[in-house]
Amino acid sequence: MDTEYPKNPRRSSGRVTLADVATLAGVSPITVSRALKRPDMVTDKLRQKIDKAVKTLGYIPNQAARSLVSSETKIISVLFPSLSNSVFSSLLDGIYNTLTPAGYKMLLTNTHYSSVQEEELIETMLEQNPDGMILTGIDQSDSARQRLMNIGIPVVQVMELGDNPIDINVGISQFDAGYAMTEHLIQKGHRHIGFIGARMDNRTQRRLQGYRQALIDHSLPSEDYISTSFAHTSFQAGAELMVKLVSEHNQIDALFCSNDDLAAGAIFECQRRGIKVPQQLAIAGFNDLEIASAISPRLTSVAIPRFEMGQKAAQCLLDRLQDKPCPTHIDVGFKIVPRESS
Amino acid sequence: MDTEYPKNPRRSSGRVTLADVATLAGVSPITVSRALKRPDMVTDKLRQKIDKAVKTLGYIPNQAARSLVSSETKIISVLFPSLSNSVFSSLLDGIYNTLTPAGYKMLLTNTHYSSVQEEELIETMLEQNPDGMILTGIDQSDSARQRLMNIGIPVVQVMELGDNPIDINVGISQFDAGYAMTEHLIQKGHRHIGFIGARMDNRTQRRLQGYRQALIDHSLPSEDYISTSFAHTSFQAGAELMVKLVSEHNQIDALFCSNDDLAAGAIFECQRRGIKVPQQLAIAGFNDLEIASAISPRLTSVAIPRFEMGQKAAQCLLDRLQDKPCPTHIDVGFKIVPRESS
DNA sequence: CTGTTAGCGCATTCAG
DNA sequence: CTGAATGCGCTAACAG
Repeated sequence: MDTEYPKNPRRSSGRVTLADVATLAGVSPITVSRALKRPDMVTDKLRQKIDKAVKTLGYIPNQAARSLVSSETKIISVLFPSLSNSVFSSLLDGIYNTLTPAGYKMLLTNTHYSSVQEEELIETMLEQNPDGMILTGIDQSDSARQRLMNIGIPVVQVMELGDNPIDINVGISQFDAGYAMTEHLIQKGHRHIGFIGARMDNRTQRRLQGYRQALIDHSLPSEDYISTSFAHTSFQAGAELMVKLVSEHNQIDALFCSNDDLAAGAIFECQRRGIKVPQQLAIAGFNDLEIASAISPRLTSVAIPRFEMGQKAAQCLLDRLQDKPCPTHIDVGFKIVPRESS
Repeated sequence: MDTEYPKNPRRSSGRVTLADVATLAGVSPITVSRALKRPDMVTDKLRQKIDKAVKTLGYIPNQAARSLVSSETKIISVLFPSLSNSVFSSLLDGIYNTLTPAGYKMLLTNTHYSSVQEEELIETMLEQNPDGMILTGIDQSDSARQRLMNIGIPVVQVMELGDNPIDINVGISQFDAGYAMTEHLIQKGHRHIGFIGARMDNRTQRRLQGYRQALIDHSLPSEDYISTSFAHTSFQAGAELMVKLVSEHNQIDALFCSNDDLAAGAIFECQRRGIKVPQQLAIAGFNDLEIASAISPRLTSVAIPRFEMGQKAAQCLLDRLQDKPCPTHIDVGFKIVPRESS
């Protein structure tokens, strides 16, 4: 009785395969494949037998094998600088809700605002053979840009518009938005307008540049009232930066905060210190998060259609994947929302 | 001149493969494979040639092919009920930051608080052959539970502890936490304690049950001062529910909100209406988000180690994948954080 | 409508 | 230390 049956030549994963289903249903594997993918290509009778076999065995298709054949993965990889910033939550929601009905899955990664980490993550992601990629901002490293352009999958850069997109670009001009909010404060009659910012990533920097330019264009002092920190954004940071700036320059009558968290933190601190907003100090934020319309006093902010931006980014990717026409440059716009705080 | 060379028999993806690298480097594919995975198994000289060829060609390993062979994907799928709720952002951060250094990627999905959607998503995710799975809460459908137990991959249920876990369970008792906060308010001398809740998902329901039980145990009215809504949680909802409840029962002297967003919304509205917190109305939240310690007055809340919970969930998964010992039941605990609002 | 053949890209045998 | 053969699970192409 020699071992004619191989010892264990099969490195099988132990999972139920198409072949197992085929055996049980008494058909060939390809028929099972067809019954699952294009049911109308198979007789009712066979299809029922197959469906039954699938259920009995608890068969689950193996996407890796499919991808290997089709070189399609139905995976989109999404690279965000932070997973806990609510600005990105809405974006993510828009992306997810668009991708999922189309049968795509989302591989999400966190670059921690580092273009070095981003570059590494792009490499790792490419090993997954994603059908497309969504990146945040326009400041990827040169080699990452190059890499992506060579690969040939659709890529969306989202949040901010630039002159030299990798492929598709969906966002707004952060500079213009910073400029517009500053002008709003000027029009409200303020002449000593401060700026506080945390994290100071590239987008925040460009908001700051917009602020500076607006002040210059209106012949107002543009460098005196700026207080920034590389610490991460928080209510706490908003409170601290506000206190610092106002105590150093008590003539400041308005404060442009680089986002709503800082602004809300500043307002909370003003309440504690009895500083009247906006009578003694006008305060404006950025992003128009839900808190802006809820806080008391309600916060003037820059509204950006974050959810829609996510949807559009994802939709462009999908269009491109189906060879549908799709613009490569979408300005989703922003809006100054004046409220009680300014 | 007959077409001896096949028309296009090769369905190649066009991507650079291991074989291409091998040809250029003048070695066999397996040597390239080894040079990449276990560099020490290959001569320096060959390795250098190979590395060079990899760079020249821009070779990217194909994870689908690897997975097919190894039946390992290095993918963990994570199912959350919401992507925009900041409670889950911290969880996600903890999970991501633990998985990534270990070489795992994260496939993230949104169940929208629906166990039907969750069940479908679990099926879809299983097609990806994830090495492990992280689910939110303990209320999966029976068939989903069954499915997961049969598959045999490690599964973590996170956020809340239950009696009958699928596999690993990391969280707290929502009931106990609701009970504890209610007792805190009682100890502060309040006798007419209201409860407002939105979304009313299972975890919120169990907090409410804790609230009820605490009132019963202290012989206080437990059904009169409850106002809930199935709308999603928001500052706005907090304001509305508070107004409704207080106007219907003006004897209410304390309000337990099912989360911090509702509580903050209630506080903002109190500020608008000149209701003094906590003198006229004490307010407590749940989750201890950053806003709790920032808002004025600072908000009493229930602190849960969300980030650590994510880390632990992910770590258990990793341990299990490496056959390391790992507890299957981890109570991460909660803490009442008394602040100015109560 | 169904089956046969072959190959996607890689890594695990087992030899040399 | 390196290579040849083989198969992971599935589906496109081409019969029948």
